[in-house]
Amino acid sequence: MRVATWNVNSAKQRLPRLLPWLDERRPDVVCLQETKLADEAFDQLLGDELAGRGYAVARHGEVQWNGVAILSRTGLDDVLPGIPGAPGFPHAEARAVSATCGGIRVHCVYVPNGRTPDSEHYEYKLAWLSALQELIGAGAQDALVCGDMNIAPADIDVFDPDAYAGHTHVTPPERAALAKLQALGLRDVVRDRWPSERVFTYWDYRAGMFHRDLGMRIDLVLASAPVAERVRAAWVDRQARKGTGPSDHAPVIVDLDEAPDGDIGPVVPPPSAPAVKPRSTKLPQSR
DNA sequence: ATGCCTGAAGGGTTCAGA
Repeated sequence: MRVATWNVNSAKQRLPRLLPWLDERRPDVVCLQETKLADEAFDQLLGDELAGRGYAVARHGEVQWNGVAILSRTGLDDVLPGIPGAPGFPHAEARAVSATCGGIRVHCVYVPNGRTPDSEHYEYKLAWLSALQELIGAGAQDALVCGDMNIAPADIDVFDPDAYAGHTHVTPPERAALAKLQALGLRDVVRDRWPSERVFTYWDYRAGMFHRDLGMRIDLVLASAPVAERVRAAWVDRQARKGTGPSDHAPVIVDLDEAPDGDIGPVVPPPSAPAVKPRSTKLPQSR
């Protein structure tokens, strides 16, 4: 089962990149952020193209900004748009949608930017993260939180920590909020796989930042322990950031093994087979 | 230019993004 998350920075503008990417990478579950489309417009623009590729869709959008969606061809049940009790700015924004896909509770999130640490928007970001944590904490054992967290978890996740000193995305309260979310038992599966590598998911459009690989890792896939144990590969699809008309974010792609059988008692492996499948040591290069 | 690019809405410019 292949899961991906991608901040597309306008599904409408990204259509010429999104559809070929779906055909090439063939993810089973896709979390999209910044679709920037109302639900009716999303259906009109993408409905047939996605249905033709076998995807069921849970979209939660608004006219101009934000907007999230989950695409799934492995089931899409119990769709929940938004987060109960989440604050607005001032009104509720379309920043989250969750659904159960192939037995996993999948949360697609677009965390508020925060703008500047002294702004009301920053307070909003922290309050929103608190509401997200409440939702996840009350949720399923098998869970994925995928999306644009707008937080770089550690200094290794920005090209130059000094360049971001005093800015959002790296402040201790933001990182503490992320840590509190992870304390529910969520693993950062890309960092787990690439513990000390330079891995970014976002590069500013300006000043040749992508070309110079000056970016941040702010798009995360967080997995509860039973899901994290199934991770076979976790990488950033930098190809999607190249070429004509890219988003400023690259997709994160995670491959999961099949879920172990849950209802038939202990699984006894056949004598000729290894009890545990050997872990591959080679993974697709993220760049 | 203290926002170097991109997108949205709406209108000939301004806001938002991280």
